[in-house]
Amino acid sequence: MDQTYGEVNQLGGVFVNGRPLPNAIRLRIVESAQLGIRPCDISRQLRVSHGCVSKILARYNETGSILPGAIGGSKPRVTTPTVVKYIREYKQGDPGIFAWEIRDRLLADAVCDKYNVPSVSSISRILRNKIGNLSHSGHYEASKQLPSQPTMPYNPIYQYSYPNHMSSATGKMGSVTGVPVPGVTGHMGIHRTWPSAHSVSNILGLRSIVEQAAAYGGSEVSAYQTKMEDWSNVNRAAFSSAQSVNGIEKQAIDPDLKYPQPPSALPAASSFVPACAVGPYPSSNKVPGYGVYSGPGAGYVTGHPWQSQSSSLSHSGPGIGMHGGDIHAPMPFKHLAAREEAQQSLHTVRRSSL
DNA sequence: ACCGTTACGGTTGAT
DNA sequence: TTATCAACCGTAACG
Repeated sequence: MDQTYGEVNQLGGVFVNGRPLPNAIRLRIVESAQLGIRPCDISRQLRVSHGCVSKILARYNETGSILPGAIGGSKPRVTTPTVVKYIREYKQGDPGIFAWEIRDRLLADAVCDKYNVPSVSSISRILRNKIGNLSHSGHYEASKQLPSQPTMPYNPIYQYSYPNHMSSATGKMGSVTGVPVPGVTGHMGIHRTWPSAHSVSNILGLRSIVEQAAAYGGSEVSAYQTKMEDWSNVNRAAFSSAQSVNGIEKQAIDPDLKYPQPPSALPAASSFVPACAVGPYPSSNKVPGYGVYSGPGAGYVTGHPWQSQSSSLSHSGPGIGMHGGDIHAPMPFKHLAAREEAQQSLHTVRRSSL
């Protein structure tokens, strides 16, 4: 809980240990780089460590996304219900089958690929623990899983392919699944929407992207399921918009909840956000602590730049252009901030100008 | 002076 | 419900 306020780094910038920088800042980092500003200058201007600037730019160059990776959660298990189901079938069909043979069959039948096929020991364990005794319980319904292509590329960066549950909600990976390229593809999904070159303009023009995303709504999105982080909603919202998908449905909404203080703001936002912004979900459960950046408004920001920045990004409106300077100006608005955030998020999306 | 890399302490979220 | 674990985070420091 306390985290709310964050810490100050050597450059005087505010950050929350363990949490991603707000998208607004991430965006500015990328924008600045595109404008030809050197990383070291960006670092100073935005008061973000150069290591972080370096990382964000590197990621952007590589993936075209400014978004942080998916935090938390568990890696999808290789022994998904579908896999177990197949193993069970193989075993039933040939009680004397060896684990290594099962492994080969899983590969041969494309139930798994070389990246996610269970180890022989895992198969043995499954046989022993799950299949040995249960003649066949249906408790696993593989159903949800992808039938043929369970493969799930676990995309390190933006999404996890969840074995089943999330999927249910969306087709999510399903489609993606096929993807041979594990890491990238998945997340790239959306990003792909971005201009290949990753030009800033696009970035700036986020809205386009966003909109697209939105447009794609679920479809494309499926691929892009990022998990967003809370505050993310703010900016991310924009990006992710589409995303709500991810399962995120958790309610997207709530995210905003995060704003401890200005509950008021929420409504609007939330309502709005719903689908999109929210996508990310998140916090829902833990709302409590929430404060972190998320809402910049949240307090965390208090005094901090985030909002200002974000706002700038998000909506040029305020007059806050994006000037490094502003950024750090201490702006005390809490509520406002919060509220703004909310709005911003929205605006972010729409903001047309830079 | 710049920047890529990484140890560290931290948060998150699925299991 | 709580604990565990593995993912990611940004900073700070090293080279």
